[in-house]
Amino acid sequence: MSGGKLDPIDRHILSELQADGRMTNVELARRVGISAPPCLRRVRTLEEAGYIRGYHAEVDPRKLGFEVQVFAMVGLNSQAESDLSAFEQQCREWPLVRECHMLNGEIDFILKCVAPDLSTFQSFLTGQLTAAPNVASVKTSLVIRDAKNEPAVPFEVLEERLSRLA
Amino acid sequence: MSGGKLDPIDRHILSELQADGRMTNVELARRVGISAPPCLRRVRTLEEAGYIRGYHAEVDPRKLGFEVQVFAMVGLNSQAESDLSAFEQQCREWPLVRECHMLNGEIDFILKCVAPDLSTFQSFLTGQLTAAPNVASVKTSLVIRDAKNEPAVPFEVLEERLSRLA
DNA sequence: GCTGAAATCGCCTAACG
DNA sequence: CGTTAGGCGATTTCAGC
Repeated sequence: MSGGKLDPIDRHILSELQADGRMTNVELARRVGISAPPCLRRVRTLEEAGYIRGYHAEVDPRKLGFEVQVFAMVGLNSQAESDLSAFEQQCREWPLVRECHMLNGEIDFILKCVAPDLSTFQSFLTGQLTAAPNVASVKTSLVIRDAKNEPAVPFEVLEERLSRLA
Repeated sequence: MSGGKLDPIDRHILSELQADGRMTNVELARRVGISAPPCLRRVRTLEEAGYIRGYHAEVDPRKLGFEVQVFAMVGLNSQAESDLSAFEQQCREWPLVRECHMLNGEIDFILKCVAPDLSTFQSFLTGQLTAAPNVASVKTSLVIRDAKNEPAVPFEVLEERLSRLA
């Protein structure tokens, strides 16, 4: 692996695969302007270097009966590293918790949760989350609707920034 | 399209493709226990029915220079539908805003943002977000670390729930 | 070193039972 | 849903820049 630097073709590949992860290699090669074999080699290199963490189908949670989405702001009693880690580990084991981010400021963690319905979430909230060791406070907010939901990396920003340095 | 109900094989397909969106159809067919052609037909049906919204490579933002991740809690002055829509539209146009969710309670929106560095985010915050029409208050929290980041649907919960109803 | 061309292998994807 | 079968893509090999 070279010094970890990407050329414009590599960034183009990442951008295309982020938008359509099932694109065939020949189509990808055509779009980025090289032939298939070197394109495939670049993709493998990007995967091995960790630029690409994986490929996933985007599944609609509502269609599968997960009607409820909730953000939970969690404060802990102790912020000792071992206590933070313990809480994080607990979150990884809770299937209703899909994201757990440690924050600065007064809130210690923000959790994105899903559930089939409100009562399922409520019973998780009172029986598991609030009752967990070291949890001092939990504030929850129901998601009314998603105006934007694109976790993807904004390559437009990256390219603009690079062109400014050139 | 039939009544929109999924059988266990369909759910298995969704679960596998969510975990590995680039799996070949023959491998997928092998895993769910049917032959390739009907498997492909099911996948196409699931795509057309909206169960699968798309396929995406998961790209590491940090490796691409997006070192900063921030949650912003936004309150608006007016909650009239036209004003909510206008703000949502603005968020869709801001590339640094990757998610925008409308919430109940005192906070109106939560935004997940990324940026190459703090100063880029600060200038977005003061120059764009806080300055946008109808924005009354913005509270931000930096993400220190991600303990869990799996937007995926928890099929384990779904299966357990279905088996309980059976 | 890299890319591209050719060839092989395996998969995709119709058509049919 | 499975089987068959033809065409296309994936992937290795090898030559050229």
